[in-house]
Amino acid sequence: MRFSRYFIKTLRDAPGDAETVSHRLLLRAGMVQQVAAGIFNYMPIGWRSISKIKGIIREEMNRAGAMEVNMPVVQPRELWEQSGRADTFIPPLATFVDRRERNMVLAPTHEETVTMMAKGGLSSYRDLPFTLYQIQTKFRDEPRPRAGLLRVREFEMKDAYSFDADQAGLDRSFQAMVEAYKRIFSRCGLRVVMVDADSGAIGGKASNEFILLADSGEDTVLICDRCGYAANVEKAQFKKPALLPEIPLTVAKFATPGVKTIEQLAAFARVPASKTIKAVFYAVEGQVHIICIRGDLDVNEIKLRNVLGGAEPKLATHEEVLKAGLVAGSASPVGLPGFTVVADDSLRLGNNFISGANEEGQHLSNVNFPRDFEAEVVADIATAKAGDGCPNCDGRLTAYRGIEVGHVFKLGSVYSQKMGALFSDEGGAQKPALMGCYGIGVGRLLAGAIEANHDDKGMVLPRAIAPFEVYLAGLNLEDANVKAAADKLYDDLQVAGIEVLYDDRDEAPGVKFNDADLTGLPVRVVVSKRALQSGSVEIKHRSGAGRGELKPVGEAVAAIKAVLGE
RNA sequence: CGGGGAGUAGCGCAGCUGGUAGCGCGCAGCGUUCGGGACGCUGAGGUCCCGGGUUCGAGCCCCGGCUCCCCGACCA
Repeated sequence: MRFSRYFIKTLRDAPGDAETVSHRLLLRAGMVQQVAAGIFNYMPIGWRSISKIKGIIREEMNRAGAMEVNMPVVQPRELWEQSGRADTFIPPLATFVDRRERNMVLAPTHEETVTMMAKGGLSSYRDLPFTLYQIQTKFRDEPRPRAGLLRVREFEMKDAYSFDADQAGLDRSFQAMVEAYKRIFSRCGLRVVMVDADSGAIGGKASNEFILLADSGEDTVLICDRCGYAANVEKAQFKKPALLPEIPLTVAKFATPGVKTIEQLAAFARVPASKTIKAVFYAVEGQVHIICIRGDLDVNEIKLRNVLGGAEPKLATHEEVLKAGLVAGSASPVGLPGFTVVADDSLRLGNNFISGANEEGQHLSNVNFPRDFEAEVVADIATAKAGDGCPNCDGRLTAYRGIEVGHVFKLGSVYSQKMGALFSDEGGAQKPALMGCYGIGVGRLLAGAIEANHDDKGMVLPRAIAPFEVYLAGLNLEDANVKAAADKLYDDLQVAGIEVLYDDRDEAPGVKFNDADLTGLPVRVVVSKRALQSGSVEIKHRSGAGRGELKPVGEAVAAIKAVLGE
């Protein structure tokens, strides 16, 4: 492709409202254009990258035996009433009324239609297993789209759905998708880790996220570099250090003037934070609950939600705390009936704790659980952090930031049951198919790749997802010799099957170098009067510093292939 | 939904105490340049987010609304 004929306009300055690196670079390189919050146009150079990613996904899905289908973006709301998600989906479904006054929805995902599709082709266990997938537009009216393509409302997603006769089959289908995902991300040249994840409101047993490690990511994952344990912080477990056992002593009240926080309390009492009990107040369905955890740990709201059976806990407001009669800074469940108490299991790993006395400026020493108070639930509700012990080995956990680019989980029979995707088993009994679902956000993957691969000049794209492989810059094209050499190299590269963007514009060299850096194509080739004097062209990998290597014109194609990594 | 910020040329921005809108980049033409966004001359380009109000006069003041961004909430 000749730059002069390509529909592309690069920007020296990014629009002021783009702050995230990938957003700025996508705009500056002319890859996307914002239409509305979280809704984008994709221009030719951006769409090429998207298409490459989709191509890789498609190949690996097919390799894994999945079959491509297509399902509608616009769907009748009735279908969502059947699945029970019409009013529960978060964010709420985007809806409209068609001219026949039918309530329609814009699909945020496709479990309903794929289950319907499966139902049509499923009657016997002999029909199973099968996996269907599509690469399709979704619309989710996110409360807060942001950061360019990282969090959008309209987006392309690859979604796959497996159908099996039994749990062992589901496990196999799931594993096949996991392997496909690993290949996809690896082929895209990205460092993606699979982590244990919270399955969210949908429930289900196994759920894994694929996280692209990047400092700008909005997710935190914890990884043990010894055994490979990896989990989203929402889900991560860890070894809670046990304290030396002590003989339980008698509870005693003591004055702690002005002490409000665990840090102040530990300093005042001259004990480590782990010898204290932290009480946190959450409003759950309007009721204030007291959540107790050892002072050195923090509450994980996702774990808390799960032990509460899915009810959403919200940190109690100041007013709610006052109304409940709790003394913030000196609270504890000791001697305080009438509250639902949830305790972290860390309270069992020690004795003679210090806790609040429920009086301003007073605390209790030698509090022992469960001797001195009761809890409705005792469970792991603590947040893991860097440096904590790995739950599976003697290693330590390291924290990384990352971007969720894929999510797989085992749905089981939730949808097949409700929507009647049933089959007859060997004994003639009707059973719901067991489903798994597997998603990859295509645009987010591109944005994530840029977040993870850029420098201060622009993108540094992995070859597999770069829009072109070579940026060929002709520097003095008004010179007939240079033009002839550049044109010939352009032709030769195309004949060799290399995707090349040929910068044949009448622009100053600096402009071309900057656009080469900005667009992040893997290899930059410069044809210039200067290099041609020695019969050479310059070849440089985008990730390399300074000038590239001079290679004889006759060896250019081979040398370019070598730098490309062929 | 709560908090904060912003809408003026394609992009980045300035515009005082209200007097009829400007700079840089980009764009078009001509010329000089030609290995890191080079230079000169000429030129085109505006619903100052929208609606209402105050005023002789509003980009600027007042009222109402819309859109976008950031933080949080939220996030299958």
